[in-house]
Amino acid sequence: MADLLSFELSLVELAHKWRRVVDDELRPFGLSQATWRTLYFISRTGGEISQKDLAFAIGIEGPSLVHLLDQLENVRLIERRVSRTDRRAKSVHLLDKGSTQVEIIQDVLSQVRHRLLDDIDPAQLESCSEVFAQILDNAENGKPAQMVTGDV
Amino acid sequence: MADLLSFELSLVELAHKWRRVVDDELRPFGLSQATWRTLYFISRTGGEISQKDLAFAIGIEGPSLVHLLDQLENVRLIERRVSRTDRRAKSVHLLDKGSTQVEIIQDVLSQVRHRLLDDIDPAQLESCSEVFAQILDNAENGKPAQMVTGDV
DNA sequence: ATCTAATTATTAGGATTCTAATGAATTAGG
DNA sequence: CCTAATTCATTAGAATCCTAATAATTAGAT
Repeated sequence: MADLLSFELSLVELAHKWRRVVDDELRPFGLSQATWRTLYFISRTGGEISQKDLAFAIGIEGPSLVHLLDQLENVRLIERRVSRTDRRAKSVHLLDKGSTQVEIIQDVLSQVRHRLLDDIDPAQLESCSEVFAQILDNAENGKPAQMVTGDV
Repeated sequence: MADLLSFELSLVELAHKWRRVVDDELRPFGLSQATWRTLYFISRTGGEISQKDLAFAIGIEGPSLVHLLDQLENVRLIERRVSRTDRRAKSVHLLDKGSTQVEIIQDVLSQVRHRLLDDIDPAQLESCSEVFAQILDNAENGKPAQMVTGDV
């Protein structure tokens, strides 16, 4: 009955819940999950980033980003510019209206963070962040699953 | 430059990465993200659960579950049965082929867990789980965003 | 008993993301 | 140079998940 969820299930559940809380607060501003996340990451880059790098930062694939940028560009929140050094690449830039939205997003993210973390022991939080970094390192640099021996 | 991600971004990034690692290992078995997750949660319930409760356990909405169960039922991994006590409700049951798949899923989940957590200090992990529970509690039972005063 | 509320599963339609394939531009090797 | 391989963005199509609306059933209140 009192069956504890394993570590990764708690992790996924909490991440899901957190995103949901932020979504609910940003929806009244006309921002969907995908758009606020995209705008936020554009703002963190300081104005000169390729779509490829932006997609990686957000944690989505390149093609997934294309449609999101289309939407944001259509309502003049951002702008794509062809890179001066590489005509294949385009850089993504916030426009004025986009910067205003980013302020709202930062505000809500900060409010939610305080609401959810205020009564948590800072030392424990710090420890969590360490653990996250270690696990992520294991996931990215660990031995890749298991190799079947005997194959070329 | 050395710009630390805030807590929630690390959390979301790690959860995303973890799911991705498991997905990659289960894809060769013909299991997609949605189906392995659904099968796994069905197996955890011990055989008598309504779709409503199952959706809640998985962390998705009721309608999202309908199509997943359709797929799993079509290939005879699970079965829906009308509840004997409530003809509105249906209970979800694993079939033999489904149980075999669940063993594979449990195996992979366990392998990945060991690979990602083996070198993490158990005390720190324990502390993480505590923090997760506290934050989740704040998210669910905390004051709901902020109320604008003056409205009825 | 019957009428209204609430609950369960479903359908419909849209949003978000993925993989695979394509087109344009760049880089590398002979 | 010139061809081959690579890289960046895009298109196409499918998978996953959402909200809103609907149909059937149950529960509660006269």
